[in-house]
Amino acid sequence: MPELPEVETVRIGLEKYLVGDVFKTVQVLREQSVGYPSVTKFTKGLARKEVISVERRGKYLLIHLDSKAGLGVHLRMSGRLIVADKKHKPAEFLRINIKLESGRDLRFEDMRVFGRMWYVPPGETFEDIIPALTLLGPEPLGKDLTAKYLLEAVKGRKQAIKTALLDQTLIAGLGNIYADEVLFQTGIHPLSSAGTMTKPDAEKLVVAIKKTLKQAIELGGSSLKDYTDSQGVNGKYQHSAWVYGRAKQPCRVCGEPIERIKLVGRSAHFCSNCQTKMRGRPTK
DNA sequence: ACTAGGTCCTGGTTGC
DNA sequence: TGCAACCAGGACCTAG
Repeated sequence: MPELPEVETVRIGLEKYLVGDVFKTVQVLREQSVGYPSVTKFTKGLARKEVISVERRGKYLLIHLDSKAGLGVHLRMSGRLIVADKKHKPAEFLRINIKLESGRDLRFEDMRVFGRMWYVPPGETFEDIIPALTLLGPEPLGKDLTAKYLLEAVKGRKQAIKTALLDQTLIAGLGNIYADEVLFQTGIHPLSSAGTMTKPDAEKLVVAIKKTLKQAIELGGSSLKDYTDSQGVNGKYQHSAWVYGRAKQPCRVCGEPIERIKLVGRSAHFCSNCQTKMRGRPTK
């Protein structure tokens, strides 16, 4: 799914193309795509609301509406949020469609139906409706993510560093692609026990995280399969990935083949020649 | 208190 | 070619 850079790219697009428009009518084609409340209340609540601003927290989009209402969105694995006008290709896997007063549509397309939209009624906060927001770790591009914080946060953790980086309560917004990319850039093996991190490791990781996410945002994110921005355009980061999706291909630094393993149910890509740091006590 | 694993879904790709 | 197994950007829930 969209990770932080992809969600941020969508946010930028919505800021540009959606703010100021008004939700006219809402059509729910898949009930499961509505996270809160009932389909009827969702539909009625959103109708005639104007879009005021679009915020991002981790991988969540927080769309602020008039009357202090809101629309929360998580794209999960295959979700897309597209402001579509007549020249756009037909919707694929359309789950929720919101007709806009401008005549365009705000489409929530989501093949795998893992994504969710939550209506936040006036008087309630996004945190009230989406409790997971309150548990999120610091924004990686903000000043709260420091080496000191990271070192403290992984202290005593025996899990693999890759697993820790995917934990949204540790850092909000990293996913499978960028966790692999960041570990490669710091020379850290993904199976290294998180708690063995040293201060220099933490400093390098923080630098790599911020640098990689910024670069990915500039490239419009990564499109592996489903992801597009709010205009339906693919991202470009995947072409410059160091390790993600490059199993068996030569490492861009040393030429050795990139390895791919399973780690807590996810794929992990790395170069065992370049990524040797912090291996002290790799888990499993 | 942590952590690994199953689960939610669908469709594209791979391999026999 | 046909079909089954495997794979996919995430995160919640449960059980150990």
